[in-house]
Amino acid sequence: MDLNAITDQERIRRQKLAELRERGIDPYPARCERTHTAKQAKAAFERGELGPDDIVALVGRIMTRRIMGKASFAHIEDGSGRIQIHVRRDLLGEETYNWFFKKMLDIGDIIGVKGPIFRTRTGEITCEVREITLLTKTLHPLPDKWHGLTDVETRYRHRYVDLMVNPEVREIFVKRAKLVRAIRDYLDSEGFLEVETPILQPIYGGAAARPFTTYHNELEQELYLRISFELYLKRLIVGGYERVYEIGRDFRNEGVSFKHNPEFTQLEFYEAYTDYHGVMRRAEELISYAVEQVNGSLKLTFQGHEIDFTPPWPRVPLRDAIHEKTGIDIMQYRGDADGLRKAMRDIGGNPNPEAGWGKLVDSLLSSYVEETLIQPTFIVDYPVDISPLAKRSPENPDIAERFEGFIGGMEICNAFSELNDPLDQLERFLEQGRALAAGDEEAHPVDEDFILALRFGMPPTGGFGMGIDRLTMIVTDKPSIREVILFPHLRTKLQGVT
RNA sequence: GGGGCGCUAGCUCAACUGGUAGAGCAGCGGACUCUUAAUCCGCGGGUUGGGGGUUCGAGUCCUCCGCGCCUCACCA
Repeated sequence: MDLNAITDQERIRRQKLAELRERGIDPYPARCERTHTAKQAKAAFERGELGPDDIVALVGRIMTRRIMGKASFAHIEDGSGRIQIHVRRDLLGEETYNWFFKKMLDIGDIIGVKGPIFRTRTGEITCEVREITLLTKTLHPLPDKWHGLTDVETRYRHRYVDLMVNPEVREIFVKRAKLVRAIRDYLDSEGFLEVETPILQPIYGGAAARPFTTYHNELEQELYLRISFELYLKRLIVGGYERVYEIGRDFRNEGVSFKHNPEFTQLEFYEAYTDYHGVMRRAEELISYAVEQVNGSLKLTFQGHEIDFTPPWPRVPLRDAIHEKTGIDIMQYRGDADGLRKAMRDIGGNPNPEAGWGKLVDSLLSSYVEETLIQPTFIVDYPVDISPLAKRSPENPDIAERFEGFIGGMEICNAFSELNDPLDQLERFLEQGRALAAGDEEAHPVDEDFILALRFGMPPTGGFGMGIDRLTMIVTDKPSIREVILFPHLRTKLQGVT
């Protein structure tokens, strides 16, 4: 539990460190030799390119050992994988074998070996060690070679140990990188420009969330860590770029859960001269492309559910989705929050007494509908009052042209026909400002410069935001967002109690 | 923030209604030239998350605190 404690095992390793230095061996040499990775050496041998006279130089961490009197086996592991080494006394000499290899080296040490590659009687490709060099002495013992490290708290707090001994964890972040790469490939090939916008913002916006606050000393100014990129990316559309995107970190000062981390990775793209229908088509194309690139197939298993990403995905009006799950027709209570609250209580719900119609509708969605949306599904047409940056439906001014994409029972993305009417946008900001003043801490503050940008004219635009972490959860079949974030947020352990 | 569960050796886990804290791996010493969870013999290793309490006696019961997990609330 306490990895900082000096145990008897570490004390022994520190003694070895001193003994190595006494004998003139640098336990942390500056240079090393390598001709092949473990994987390359095995592949070259398989192809017949390495004969008994070809010497390879390998490096890696000692992961297992089977020590015997005059010849031993071990596995070393580098970034490409493991390879077995065979260490013989008659090839290395008495001192190197008995003292250096058997006494001074430990599991976890990083070494270099040189020698030819051969195949053992049991068929394993193995390096016959002629030279062995210490590259890094390890002082802390590794976790159990068989059970590995399973304690989630230790795995997250000391992720390097988790990665070291759990190759399947390393694989998660390889997949994550492939996913992000595929998203970039798609957007780049469609003519989107990747941009970077401020993380430190004087006014936060683009989402309903409480921000982290910080302070610039020289400017004597309070700043916020962004909760979304939206208002900056739309300024770029005003400026004349037709297709822009950003992949980066958002910060939201809210609770943590299996699908919430205080900082998380978001993709947002904005595309001029399209609407939310166009964005829906692009969203299913983008996501299915990225999933197929990572997964090799449009079908995968997430938490026991077979999920099929093949487009097109169903478009279900929010009104219908809620009606199907609850029997409540939200449009029947339009503008009648109290009536809707009563209907919610009638089906056993516990509606927020402060919430307006839109927020109640949203809570119906998250309480009754969201977890049932396993297959990729677009829920479309949301209440305007919880969509302050989305364009109104021409057919119904209470409804915004907005959709959210759900996969595996989680909201994955959120998009709309962007509101480009500056006066309507100002009115919605003011509405939000009143909510903020009334105590809704997640409402939008007014961004006057953004209104000015809209007054210069933003073309009809579709915008899209997606949680990369959640999509990674789906693709790697992980039940918690912490499994797909290398260093998830945990409370800091304090030294000394009370 | 509320509720529930958990925290024992470096790692993975035991320890019945309170009665001497154990095992496997890892480590240390020894044997062993095709092993791969190597095997065999022997040995050491603990402030049972922390403080306080009840008791002849606490890993176990009570209490406060810390951290984690689940859940509810919250959450575009």
